[in-house]
Amino acid sequence: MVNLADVAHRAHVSKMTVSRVINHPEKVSEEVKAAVLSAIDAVGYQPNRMAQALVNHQNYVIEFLVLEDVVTVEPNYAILLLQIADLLNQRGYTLEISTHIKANKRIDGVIVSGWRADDLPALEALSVPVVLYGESPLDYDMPFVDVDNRQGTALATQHLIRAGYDKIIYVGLTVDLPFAQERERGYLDTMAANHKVSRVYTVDNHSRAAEQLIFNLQTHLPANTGVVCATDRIALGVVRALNRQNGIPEKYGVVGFDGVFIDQITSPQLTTIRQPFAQIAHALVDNLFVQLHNGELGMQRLAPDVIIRDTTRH
Amino acid sequence: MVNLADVAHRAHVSKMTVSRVINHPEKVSEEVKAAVLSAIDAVGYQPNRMAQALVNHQNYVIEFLVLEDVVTVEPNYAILLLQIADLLNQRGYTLEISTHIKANKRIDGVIVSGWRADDLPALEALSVPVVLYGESPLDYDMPFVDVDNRQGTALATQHLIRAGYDKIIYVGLTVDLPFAQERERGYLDTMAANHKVSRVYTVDNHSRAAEQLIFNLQTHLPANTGVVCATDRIALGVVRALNRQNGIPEKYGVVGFDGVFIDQITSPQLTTIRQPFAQIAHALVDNLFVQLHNGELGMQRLAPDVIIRDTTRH
DNA sequence: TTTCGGCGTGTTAACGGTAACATGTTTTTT
DNA sequence: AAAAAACATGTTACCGTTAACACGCCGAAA
Repeated sequence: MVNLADVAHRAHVSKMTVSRVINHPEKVSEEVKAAVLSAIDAVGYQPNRMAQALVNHQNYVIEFLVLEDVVTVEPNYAILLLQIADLLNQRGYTLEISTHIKANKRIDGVIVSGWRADDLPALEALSVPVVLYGESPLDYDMPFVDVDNRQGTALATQHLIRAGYDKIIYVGLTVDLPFAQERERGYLDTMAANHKVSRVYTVDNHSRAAEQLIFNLQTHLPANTGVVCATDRIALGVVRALNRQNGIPEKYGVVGFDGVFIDQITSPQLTTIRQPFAQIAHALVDNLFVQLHNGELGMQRLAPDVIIRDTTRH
Repeated sequence: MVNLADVAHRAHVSKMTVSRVINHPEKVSEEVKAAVLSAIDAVGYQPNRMAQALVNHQNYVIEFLVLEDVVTVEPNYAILLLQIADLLNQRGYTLEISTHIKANKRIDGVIVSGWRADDLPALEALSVPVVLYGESPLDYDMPFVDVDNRQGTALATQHLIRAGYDKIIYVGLTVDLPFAQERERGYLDTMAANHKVSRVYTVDNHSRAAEQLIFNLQTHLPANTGVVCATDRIALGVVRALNRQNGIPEKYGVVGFDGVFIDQITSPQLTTIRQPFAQIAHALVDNLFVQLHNGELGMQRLAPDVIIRDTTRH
């Protein structure tokens, strides 16, 4: 591998000048700069990150902490991971994936997903910048990035209203996490704003649980009912329960939430609120780098997309 | 962060002795070794990987190359990624995720998934060890790790035979990749060994395509037919098509292949051949490290598990 | 008793890069 | 025209670790 000295030799300057061309180009005269740049190009020089790390007291490693059980990990992590890794690589950083919080690691920052409330104290105590993926509770002011959950269910509810469904119910999650509360909120607010009566049920995040719920409920579900679901998993179960009578989308409308993978494999294809993963990945990485440069960037809620497919009338 | 000098000072020895205790313990006297170890423990010393990298001319970075389109990435990547990353971390390595082949990167090895035949020349030309995830074609002798695809469909076919299904068909993939050929082979060989007439259909790897195929085929599918599917996606479509008549598992049996995620969200729950991802991750990492130590380790085919659930009789 | 070999430990230099300072040259100021 | 300031480039030392070599000590061989 070529190093600074090789470039320096070829350009007839010292190592330091080459280093300056890269890091403080304004301090080098135009002619020398041009010569050095062409030498860099000619020999294909790439800085050695390890040497930089050593002298700069940095690690160029960002940790992605997955605190959820690996087995239950949602497929969307793969997409998020790939995007984040790519963005970090572009900035000369490397990704380290870990499944438990540990202080004193040689890392420069942490991106956390799948955390629960009781993980937050330990995360706050870390000596490096941290960004959460997912809305943090009000009593912690840790920076986070999330889809705008409230807006998401609001859009879902509005879509069902516009599509002419009469009664609209919400199937939410039994877990008491901020994002779940926000999603419920988006439904409730929209219903109130439209002077409609809201009705909330909750289930565990499994398609079978949702299927069972709807099965038990079916006598209470008149034709022309819309169902806003807190997740695609729930929506999948709801679709299965309602589709037995072939009532979708004419008799019943169903909208999911997340828009990764599950929505692709349902039949009929699921109308859903899609998380903008590319933007989320960008925001997570940007947020971390702003913190690394001593800035501050609090919470970021990103607008979701409505993907209208075949479980609702258009 | 504490460094060698801190430990050395505390143990009243030189930095070199501490380094030796870590890397060549047999060259240090027992008493000094004990003193150094307790000093290391007391100050919580962890070696600086960057400094080691610099002096050892290594990078301590392994690249995970995802050559498949990010959007179509299967959920199982998440699991595999997490496992691989954890294993690498344990060995002091970091994972770098990338989506395109590029020479001259500062990495020590590459794990590749989602490759196509025309990627292989470029991979072979890399100057660092490479392991493929997924069976490689015969004309390349690159090391690979994969589930034993042939054994997988053999087990699926045997299970259907034992469960008493009479006619057994195979729904395979239109793509002409080694793993797909192997899966077909496992079915064909088992049928031949049991003196049964085999019947192979192929579709694209989409549940809707499979659903359509079975729908078109239904007059040719007598009661008591078993279906071996090349993937869980296909199996999902087959189940949807056959379950309309509530014929599963009594009238029809269905077995999938992959056992990640999709099988969890089907109803009824899918009988499937599960890839042993934990072992695959281990094998991929081990294979790479054997190569890094100048060893050689060719192809590794790992035994799959049969997960019997509700789309077949037991 | 002197010499040699081995053992345990310390010293030096190097990996590739950068900050801080030193030096030499040009430009500005008075 | 001399002094000061600004600019461009080079020199030195250091980040944390390790290989290679140097050194001193002890026991075995002569």
